[in-house]
Amino acid sequence: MKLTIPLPKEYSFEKTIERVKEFEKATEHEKDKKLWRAIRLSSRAIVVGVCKNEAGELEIESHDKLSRFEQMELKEIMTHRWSLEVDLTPFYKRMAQNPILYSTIPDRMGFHIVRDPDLYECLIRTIISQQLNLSFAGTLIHRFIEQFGEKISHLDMWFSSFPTVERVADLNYEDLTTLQLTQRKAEYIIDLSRAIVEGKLDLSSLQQETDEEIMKRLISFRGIGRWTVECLLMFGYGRSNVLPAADIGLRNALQLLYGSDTRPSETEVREFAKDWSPYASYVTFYLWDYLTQQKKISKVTKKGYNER
DNA sequence: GGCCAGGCTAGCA
DNA sequence: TGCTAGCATGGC
Repeated sequence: MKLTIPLPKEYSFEKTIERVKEFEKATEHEKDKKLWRAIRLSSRAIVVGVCKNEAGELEIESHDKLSRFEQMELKEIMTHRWSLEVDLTPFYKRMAQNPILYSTIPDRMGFHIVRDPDLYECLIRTIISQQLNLSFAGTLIHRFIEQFGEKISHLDMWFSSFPTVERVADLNYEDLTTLQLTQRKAEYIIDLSRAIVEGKLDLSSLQQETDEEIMKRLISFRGIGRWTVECLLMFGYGRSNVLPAADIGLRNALQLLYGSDTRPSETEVREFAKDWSPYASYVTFYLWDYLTQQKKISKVTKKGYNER
């Protein structure tokens, strides 16, 4: 069955899915001009495909019939995932005042942040990604989902939903270290899942808190540092003014963009970012994307040079 | 072969 | 309170 949601103005679906196709190869599969993945509703996991239809709306197709309640829930999850409530116009106006930053915008007009469908998934993905290059992190996430997720068949393909917190809470550390997660990350992931199951940690109850309060509450758990909360704020809670000032990718991007000899420190990043508020999440996201694109270009250039 | 990844913790001064 | 070695492995 199909649902549709209108896209906001300044929304480029094409540019927005590019990044998903690149970084979420493990969970997203393209078929019949739609991007498919498993999504967990409160009642069950389903397989969902999305595309932009001829009317310019987001079209969502589910592998199975959905109840009225499930339809509402799915629309809410998709609105959040694809940042459909975000109007980028004021962000672009602000960026126009900074020519260097603005140089990254024209190639990314309408490019929106793609968030995780749920907070637990976001937390675990972020912990797995700590201190790893994104490509290896993607491999580990893929193994984790394949191993412990629920399998659903659709369009002659198998999809795995993100593992439930109950399932993960029941695992042994060894179940994760065999996937090549480190002993410590295995402990973080399983201990946090147990804390959630036992009611010691309730991610959704923090929804109405301020960024600072969420930071204070979550950072007290083992395995969750500043960076992890910042990612959770951006990709889980959907906060628009997050600055992961110590993030290596953001610092590399600023170094490259400003043509600096050295990588800016966390303090210097805060100096760069003093006029980014209240759009720091978007500036960060655009700079991350700028960095990946530039890396790709330099790789192609090097390859061409070597082949000559 | 060595250094670096969209970090975090424990242990030490 | 602030600093840093160690974690672990793929990619370049």
